[in-house]
Amino acid sequence: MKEARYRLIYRLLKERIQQGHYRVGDLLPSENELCRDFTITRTTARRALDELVKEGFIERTRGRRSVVTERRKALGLLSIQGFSEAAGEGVETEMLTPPGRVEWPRDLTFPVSEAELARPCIHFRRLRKIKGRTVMVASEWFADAGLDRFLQEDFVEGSFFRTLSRRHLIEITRSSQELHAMAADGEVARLLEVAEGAPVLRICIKFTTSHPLLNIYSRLYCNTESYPIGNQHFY
Amino acid sequence: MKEARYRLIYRLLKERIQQGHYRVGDLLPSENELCRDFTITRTTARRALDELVKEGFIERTRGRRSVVTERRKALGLLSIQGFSEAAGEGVETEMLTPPGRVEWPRDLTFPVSEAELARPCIHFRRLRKIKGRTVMVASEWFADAGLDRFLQEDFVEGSFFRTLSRRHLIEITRSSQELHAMAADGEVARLLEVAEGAPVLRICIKFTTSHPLLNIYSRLYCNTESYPIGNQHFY
DNA sequence: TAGTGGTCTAGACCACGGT
DNA sequence: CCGTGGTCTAGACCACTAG
Repeated sequence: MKEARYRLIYRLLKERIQQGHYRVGDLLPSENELCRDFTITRTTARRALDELVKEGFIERTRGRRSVVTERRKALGLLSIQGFSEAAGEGVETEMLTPPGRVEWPRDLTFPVSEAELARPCIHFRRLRKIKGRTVMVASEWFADAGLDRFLQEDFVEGSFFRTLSRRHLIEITRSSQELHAMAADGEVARLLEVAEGAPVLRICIKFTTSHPLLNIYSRLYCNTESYPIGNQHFY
Repeated sequence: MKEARYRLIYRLLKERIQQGHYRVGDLLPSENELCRDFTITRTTARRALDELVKEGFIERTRGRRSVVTERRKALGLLSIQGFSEAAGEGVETEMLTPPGRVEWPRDLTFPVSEAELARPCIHFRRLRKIKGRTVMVASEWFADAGLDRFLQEDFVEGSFFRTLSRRHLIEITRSSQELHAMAADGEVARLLEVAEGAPVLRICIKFTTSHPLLNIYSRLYCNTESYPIGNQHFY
């Protein structure tokens, strides 16, 4: 089946945003400009833009052109309250174990496919801190799907997901989460600087992406004492 | 500003679904029938139906009419893994404190508006059990916005949200959550049948609804030992 | 006031589902 | 095969934003 016209325009604009031709706050071409440039009608142009709205890439208001927005908001992911908000101010991320190859772990909460297991496993681990206090230990595992230069270069703006989006045009398409309140064991207690047995929140996530071989398995341990985990949904 | 035509058709169809004229699995009128019935063009009919899709009321496939679906899937709420799935099998809800008026509690995690505080507060508390094991204590508070017969009648199919939807045409429009891993204190430990100090998950939620005066403040305490809390997102 | 996005009409062709 | 939903064209009027 042929790709729909609006789908093509949508993809094109999306890629330009992902690659940074349009940055957050920039204005997209107007509907009428898109009509001229691509020889389509406004209905089709609007359909493409509506798709971008639905996916959280842009926002639109009457009388003004479409504005590129920070996509995170649209993801509805759990995040540390006051983490991305207080960005820069006393917030830091420390790479504890840099990206490298490891054996696939036994239990990632979610089943790992044969195709993934057939490839090497890449792993890294980071600490998230607020005002010097460690509030999260984040571990990631995923199949080495041949991402170019992934192990050599730094993350785009320090963000793993932004790196996937900007550099590899890979987007998150789905996620499953599982939450456990549990007693901190030795290593987690040490890293989070809490007593052994203190209650911590474990979040296991499987991110499915637009790349068929790339699923990201995350395991987060959070000290929710001072900074709870939160999120918002819009229906 | 006048209500858009498609908005009106959308509301009408939505209400018919909410009121049970169309039930889960039923087929909606075709686009062409809607065009005739409401003297609109297909574009407008489609817009209304697309809105229903976006909100999770219906699903559409080429060649077939729109089908009414179970809306829960679209909500992306946290839920006990295997709770709604295993519905009926060893799953029960026990009303611990039936709906009644109480003083507004001091701290509901989210701020309560003056307009809400000016009205009486309704509260109820339930236990959720799986195979006889209590896995959640759920408390709800909300302003008495004059919901007709609310305090007199049972919940529709045992569900609070379904009662709001079917009987009062009130839908959830937004939710904010906050998660804490914490040590179970006296009463929570007793109700969840765990040792004092055992790690439990506390989830505080504010549900905003389509009724301007009705926000629902929930506080859930979960024993995640055997049944983790989980959810899924689609982007 | 000019340009923009939001809504709507009246057509058309196509791909898919069930009969 | 017919009816369905998915896509698209070529117009139109309106409400809003910004210069």
